[in-house]
Amino acid sequence: MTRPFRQQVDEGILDRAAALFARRGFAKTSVQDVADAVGLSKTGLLHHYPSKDALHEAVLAQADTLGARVLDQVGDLPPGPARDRRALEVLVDVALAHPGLVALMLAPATQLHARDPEPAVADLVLQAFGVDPETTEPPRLVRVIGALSALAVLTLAAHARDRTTAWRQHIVATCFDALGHRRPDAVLPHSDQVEA
Amino acid sequence: MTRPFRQQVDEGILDRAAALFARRGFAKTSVQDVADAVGLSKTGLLHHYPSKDALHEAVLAQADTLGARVLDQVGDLPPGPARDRRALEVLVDVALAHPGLVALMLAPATQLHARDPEPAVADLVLQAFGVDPETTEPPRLVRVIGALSALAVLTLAAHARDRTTAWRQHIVATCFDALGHRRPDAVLPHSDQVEA
DNA sequence: GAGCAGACCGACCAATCTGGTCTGTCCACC
DNA sequence: GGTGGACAGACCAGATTGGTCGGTCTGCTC
Repeated sequence: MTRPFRQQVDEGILDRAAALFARRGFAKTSVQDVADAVGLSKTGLLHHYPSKDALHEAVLAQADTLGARVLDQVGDLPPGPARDRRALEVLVDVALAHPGLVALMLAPATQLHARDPEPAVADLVLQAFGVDPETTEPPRLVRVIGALSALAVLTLAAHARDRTTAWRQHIVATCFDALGHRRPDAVLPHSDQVEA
Repeated sequence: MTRPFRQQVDEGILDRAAALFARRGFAKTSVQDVADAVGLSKTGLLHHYPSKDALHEAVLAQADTLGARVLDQVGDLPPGPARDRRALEVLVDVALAHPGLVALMLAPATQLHARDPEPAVADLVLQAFGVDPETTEPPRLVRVIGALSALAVLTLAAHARDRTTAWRQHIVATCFDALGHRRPDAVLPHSDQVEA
């Protein structure tokens, strides 16, 4: 029980740090900020990750893992509403468990403005939706970015309010509708829950 | 022509400062950051607003004005899809002209997490959609927050990429769909453009 | 063309904040 | 009763902070 506990603390640190990096950027997030968010002293936090850079790397690596997991579960579906739906459900489940990390993954995509982007791993997620920021045409690009922005914000809010299960279906529905596939509900492809 | 020019510079400062405040929070945004974003030296910026606090107040006041303007143009419509649509179009137009200020207005609503919220003026906007974060039921609350998150991100991105007119309709459509009123297009209430 | 005001900048300052270290303390387990 | 892991407080040198001061440059007015 001691090992899982340590791992649990570490994951908590990574996700909260990621949330701060996503919102403020790495440079503007101090070690003290992360420590406060986790409920540790600065020294206590540095006991888990020996330096700020080490923490950053661990966060990025974890985000990368999650991004790959999402892409992995959708990669073989053909583009279309069914794939979008599937990608959304997988991503929402991951995000409800790790909202900060997903927010960080989506940060480059949802902050196309601003010239201080975290060099994070949004590409994996965008790939899951078959989108390339440079070439994808406006209608689709706008809808995907809009849906992902909503997803990032809503999962963070749900997590903070402890509403992860209660809000899940509403979040998925909201984001899917944002993508703009107009179909009667009955025709919507069904996809089972996915573990996060 | 000298007075309008000054005003134009000031508005540019306010919007860019607001964008930074929205993303990083007031405390984590330095005067130098704002100056860089505007293309002035720190001293040059402090020539327009005598202190960081003065700048903050000016930003908040401006955000308040815009929020009131939005609410003003929807306040008399009865709740429902037509009002939502109208509120969305007005808000999008304001946001395409002042994306940073709108992002700041929406920050408290779209960052229900995090305990360092700017005491900004999201209430006015939420009022426009008939939403109260405390009492509104999850389905509606989730959809409105999702739609507003998408709106904030998309207008910032559009502004940064100089796509304000090209993206407008897609942004409105995305956010409206996110709100989840399922109706055939033809029945959608029409609302004229509104100047921002 | 002297004078003036407004827009702007570089150098500077005291105060605070930064990442990181060192020296503990507490506690579970052997 | 010793050992090691999980933490915290005090501390440090250097960077960043908001803000001031003196100055330049432009355009305008008389």
